[in-house]
Amino acid sequence: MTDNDRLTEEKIFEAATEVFVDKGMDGARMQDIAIQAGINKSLLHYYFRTKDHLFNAVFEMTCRKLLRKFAPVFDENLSLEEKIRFFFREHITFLQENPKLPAFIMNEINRNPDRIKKLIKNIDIEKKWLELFEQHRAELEKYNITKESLPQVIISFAAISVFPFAAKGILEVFLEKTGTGFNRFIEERKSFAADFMIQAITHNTDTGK
Amino acid sequence: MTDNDRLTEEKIFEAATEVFVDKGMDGARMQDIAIQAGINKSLLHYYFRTKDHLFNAVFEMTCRKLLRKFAPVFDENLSLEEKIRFFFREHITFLQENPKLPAFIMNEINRNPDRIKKLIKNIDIEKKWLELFEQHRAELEKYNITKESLPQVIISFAAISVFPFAAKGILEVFLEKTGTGFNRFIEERKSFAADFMIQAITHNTDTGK
DNA sequence: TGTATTTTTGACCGTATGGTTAAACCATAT
DNA sequence: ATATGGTTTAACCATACGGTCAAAAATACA
Repeated sequence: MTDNDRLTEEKIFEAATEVFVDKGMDGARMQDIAIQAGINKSLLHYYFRTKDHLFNAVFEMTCRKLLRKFAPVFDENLSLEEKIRFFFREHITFLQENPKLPAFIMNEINRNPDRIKKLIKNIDIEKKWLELFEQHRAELEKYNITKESLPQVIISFAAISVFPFAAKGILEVFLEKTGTGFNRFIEERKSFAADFMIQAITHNTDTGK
Repeated sequence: MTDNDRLTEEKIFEAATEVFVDKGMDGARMQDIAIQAGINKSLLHYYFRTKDHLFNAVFEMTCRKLLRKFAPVFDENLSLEEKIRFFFREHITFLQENPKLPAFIMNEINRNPDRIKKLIKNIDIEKKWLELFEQHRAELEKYNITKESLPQVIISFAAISVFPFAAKGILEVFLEKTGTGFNRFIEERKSFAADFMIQAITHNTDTGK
């Protein structure tokens, strides 16, 4: 009973995730989610009262899933360079398996910024960044990266990794024309991005601020 | 007549752009566009037959507006480094004035990839990139950037510039916590991005492929 | 001024959609 | 076997939405 119960709830949740990620909150239809889950539309309302409730549940879970992938960068005991290679390899591989997540999350956040604020509120990012800074203080100082410029650097890392997926629809067209397919581009990006960004910071000593 | 005619059509177009960029195709309501334009809903259908027609017109114009901003990179007669500084300064300034464009365009393209294909089909990107490559062959070869890795490099440039706006909703929350506001972050990014990326490529000589 | 043409409006239509409700179904406990 | 409780369904509701249409208003033309 509770067993079957959990099963249907999961079935609904998975179907909803698929449809929402694909169509977005506004484009998704409760009917489509029901069909996708192989159940009656009323059941959606039985388990998750409204479309909003269902969406919020899906959105929250999806955000957590993506944010969690950033954790090792802060936790693992690796050198800066190792962390960078680790980050791009793991993060891009994750996005390969979930290519639509970035566009979905970004879009919904821009559509309704308040939603994310509640989610992130609990994460003390300032503390995490400071920890990261202390962990690699020696290396970072050598590369002239200050506490002030750290956000610029970190966001650049995210950009290099996430952007190709967020802009997938455009890049596919461009890349097709150059002979490289999107998949091969991404595969090559794992190491390219790491090399590129390591170069960007390791020779960054002559940039006064 | 034709004068007033053009006026209402423009009024509609501007209102539609605002609403579509803000809410997306699915989230936008014809009624809202009419109100925004200060006219009757039927007039929308008189000038642009359907919501699809209106959206396509808006979307196409918006894409052109953004793509046009990339042109100087290919045309202007500047050194590579000058081009890079020029690109980030101009491009980020443009996005400052139109911060919602990246998210809008990316989202709609991912939602309906065929739309962009018709738009880009005419642009011979392969040729443009080759031209760019030839223009700066000496510098690029010195930096070990090949025809094959050029897409990786160019897309990285786009990422560094566009991503902060696409992810604005998230970054605002993070940046608020670190004391820097989004606006200041962007202002600083114009020069940071240029410095950062120039470093990334100019010392890129030891990366075998 | 009167007539034809174009622009603008308000009322209306059919349908899609999120949501409700009452009844059917089904497992379990007595 | 049957009463009880949660689960699932079909039928239904109200509303929102894109779109149409005929008439009014404005404009051009004679």
